[in-house]
Amino acid sequence: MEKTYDPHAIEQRWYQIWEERGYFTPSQTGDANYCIMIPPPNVTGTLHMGHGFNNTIMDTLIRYHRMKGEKTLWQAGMDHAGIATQMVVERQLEAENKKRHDLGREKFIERIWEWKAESGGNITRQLRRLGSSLDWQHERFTMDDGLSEAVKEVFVRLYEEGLIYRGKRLVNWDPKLHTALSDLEVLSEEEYGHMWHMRYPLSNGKGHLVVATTRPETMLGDCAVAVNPTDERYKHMIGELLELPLTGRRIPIIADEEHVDPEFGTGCVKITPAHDFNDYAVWQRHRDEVTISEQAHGGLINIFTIDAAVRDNEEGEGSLIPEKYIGMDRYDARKQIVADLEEQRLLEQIDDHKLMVPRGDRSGAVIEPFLTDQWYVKIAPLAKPAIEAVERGKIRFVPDNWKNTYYEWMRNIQDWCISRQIWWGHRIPAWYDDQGNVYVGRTEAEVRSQHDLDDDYPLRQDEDVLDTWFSSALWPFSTLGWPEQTERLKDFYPTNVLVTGFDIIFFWVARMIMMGIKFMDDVPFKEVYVHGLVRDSHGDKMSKSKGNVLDPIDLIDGIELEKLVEKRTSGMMQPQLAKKIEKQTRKEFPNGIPSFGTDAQRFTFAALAATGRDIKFDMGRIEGYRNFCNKLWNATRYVMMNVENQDCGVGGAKTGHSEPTATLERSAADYWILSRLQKTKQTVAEAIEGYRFDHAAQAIYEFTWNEYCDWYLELCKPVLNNDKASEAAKRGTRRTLVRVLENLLRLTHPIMPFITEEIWQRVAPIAGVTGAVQGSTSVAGGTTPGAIETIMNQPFPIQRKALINEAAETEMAWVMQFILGIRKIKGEMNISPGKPVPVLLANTDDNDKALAEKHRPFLDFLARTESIEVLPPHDQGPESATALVGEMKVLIPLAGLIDKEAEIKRLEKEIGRLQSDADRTENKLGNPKFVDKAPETVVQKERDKLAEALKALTSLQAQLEKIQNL
RNA sequence: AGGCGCGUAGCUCAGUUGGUUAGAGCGCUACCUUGACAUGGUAGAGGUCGUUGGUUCGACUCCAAUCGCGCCUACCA
Repeated sequence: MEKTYDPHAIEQRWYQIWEERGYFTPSQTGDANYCIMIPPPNVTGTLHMGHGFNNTIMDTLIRYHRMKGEKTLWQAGMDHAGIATQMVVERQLEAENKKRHDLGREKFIERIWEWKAESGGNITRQLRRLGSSLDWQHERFTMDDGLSEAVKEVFVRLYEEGLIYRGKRLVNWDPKLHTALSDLEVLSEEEYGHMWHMRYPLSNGKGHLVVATTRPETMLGDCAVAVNPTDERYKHMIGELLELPLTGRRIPIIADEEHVDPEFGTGCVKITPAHDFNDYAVWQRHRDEVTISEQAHGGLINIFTIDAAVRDNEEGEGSLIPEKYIGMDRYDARKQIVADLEEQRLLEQIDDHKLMVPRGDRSGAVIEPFLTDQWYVKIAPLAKPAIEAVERGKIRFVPDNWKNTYYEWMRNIQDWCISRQIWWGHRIPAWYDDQGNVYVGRTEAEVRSQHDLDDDYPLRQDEDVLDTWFSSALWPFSTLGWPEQTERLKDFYPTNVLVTGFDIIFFWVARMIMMGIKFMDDVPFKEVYVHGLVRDSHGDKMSKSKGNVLDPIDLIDGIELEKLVEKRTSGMMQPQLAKKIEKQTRKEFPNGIPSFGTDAQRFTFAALAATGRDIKFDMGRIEGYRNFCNKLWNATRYVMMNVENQDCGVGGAKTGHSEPTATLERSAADYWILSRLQKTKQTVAEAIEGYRFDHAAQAIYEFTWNEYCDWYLELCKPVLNNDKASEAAKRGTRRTLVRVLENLLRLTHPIMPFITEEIWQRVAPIAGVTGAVQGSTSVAGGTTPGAIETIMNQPFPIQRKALINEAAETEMAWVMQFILGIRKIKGEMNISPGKPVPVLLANTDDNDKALAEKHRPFLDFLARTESIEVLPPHDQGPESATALVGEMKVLIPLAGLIDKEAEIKRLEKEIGRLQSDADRTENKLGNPKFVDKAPETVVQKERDKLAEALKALTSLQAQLEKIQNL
């Protein structure tokens, strides 16, 4: 083995082998099944830290369950991401000075497919680099044939049940993309604007009303001014008419208690029902009133084009829209209208005003409420059972509090606008005839036959496509073959857990639950693990414009500073930020980013995955875990050195319980590490089952480094290197050494797949593992009989209670305390750690004596003791530096070695610590309330503690006096 | 406005039914090229757990208030 761990040398090779041999395809034969659906990344996507985190967690779960022998599927696939993808390709066309309409629908879509083929594999390549054991053989795409069938099926069935309908309504219109958006795709942010106070003169000539608005240009579409009927100021004017400025139209003053707050603004609200959701609601309440119904379009006057410019008048409208403003963009129209009102002295004042501005999440364009025909899902009947599923515990959120967010949204849910006026997506399966009739069906042929329409009867299909999330909502069953009743569907639906960020609970999670219950009659997953966001080390969200984005692949492979700077500053939306970003990057990564490898990165994600918390990605952590990999690597080198071609007492049995081939002798250290291993196994399994990946990682780290490496490997040396040690003892230690390591590798594999596989391949044969084991039938690659297959399909280590050995743990605690005591004296006394020292033992009991004798080789080797002598019962020995092991005093004589003053200081410090400790405990016990009320066990614990502290104290004080009197 | 979450060592974070001397990694200090590993070893310094009250024999942990930070949802024209 190489001296230093090098992830590059191993990672990609192993992934290829795993994939080629088909290990990712579910083939386990266990009784239980386990399935996770990948949240399908956008086909336009590139991997970011969120994916890194998310996929590490899923892969850890998948590998864990696969090793447990469950039939395990991690479903792979991608999402067509309608708007996002279309935008990317449109931007490419723009570079060629073309628009999508120049190509036409068919050619444009062809072009997107071409682009998908070319770059769509990018993210799947990156996912492979993360070690994700996805079932690529059954990869799906939301636009593939099968999934398209599922989409049509669902649409038609919902339509037939009346749960999908078409209607003219106000929608969120993106004037840049020319499409409707659902409420979720609109993000509102606070921006600074103005509030204009405008005068609307009364038709009877007796003055005016003042309305306040943030959007003066919409006045062209006003149909009324509303006041609160209880408002004394305006009450008497209700029903009167106003002259709507600039238009020559008259509009009524109406009463609306629900919408108008007399306290706000002037208490008069202009009503523009075609361009404001609240106003639309007001209009719906009042549209039967004559003063409104007799207006053009019954008062529902749209004034904009699809670009949000003022539209032209249509035939028969006369000059409903004043000539002057026609063709103006909404913001130009605003300026002009404000100027014109000013000129007519109808503008009373302009205030600065903060308002929430709605923008399209993809385009960034300000959304215009706009009157159009769209398709909707009637959502309430679907939401009801979806809410109940969570209430009844059929779906559990982890952490639990996310269910509140879910309820909150589901209980106030609005009908879902599912049609989009773009080209890339599932075309709506609806056809129209010239009479304006709508026919919904799976195909045009089906429609014709169902409605008895001749082949030459003109029909045209709806131009619109479905919201991307419509197909995503079906993902948990459509990918498994639905509407066909496939084996996979039977095996894996419902899936076990959905792993996702909170940002798509509404977009995706809720909709999957609704559709799953509706069409599969069961929830799509039993648990939802909601993880946090990956942020930079300062807690800022990573974004291109901030220039703080880390690419998981760069952390794996490393990247030079110049390349990193270039990457961060190229292709920016706001190039003026490039300089700042460059400076910042050079400061933070003066030497670029070193290569850490996939395993280190995965371990970092796991270690930082505390529930319900965002993670700040800290370079120090990943570096530390890279070092951990190196530690594991070198521990293995040491083990291999000692066990290769040696008698380890291991036969050619399978993993788990191979019988020793010869007599073994085990040291307390052997029993101790075996015991510690059993406890660690349990901790790790419980942590993974409970989604506490941080605890799992920590347990593995501590066992590996602090117990196996720091202690056990050292404790092996005096046995293995000792000519006097028996062959049986050496055999026992070698066997323990190699088998604990083999267990540890399996324990760690779900989090760090590569290094564990690499090492395991060398270690396993020596540890007695041969051939394929039960639960694994995937030998598609044709492995030779008896050859080692893969750690992936080995059983996850199970705690063996019989090996838990409290006596050995207590015994080793004594040994460690002994060693630590001497090291501490040496450390604080500036005695070189390697210098052998003579040691005297005072206050010993039989146990101490026995242990000191028995473990002499450990003590000599780890504490570098020159001699150990037990003093007679009352002999306190010469002037010495002292350490306590229980009641026993471990003494290192001062003569020639120890600085008297230093030892006095050291003892005083120690005594001080013990004293304050004893005082505190004494106080506690002196409090009768404590003794009375606290449970007996707690009180007894305090008593024991005090007794121990006092003994130690007297012992050390005596020691101190002795030295002081020197 | 409503809801959720977070403030623990210089930094990034654990601390699951209230009872240890409040832990880990990084960083820092001193010493150590010991034959697995300097991506290492040994020893050490460093925290009145945001603040203030309360409950309790006992509070980092429970309750209330308060300050600071973040997020989500719905909004007033």
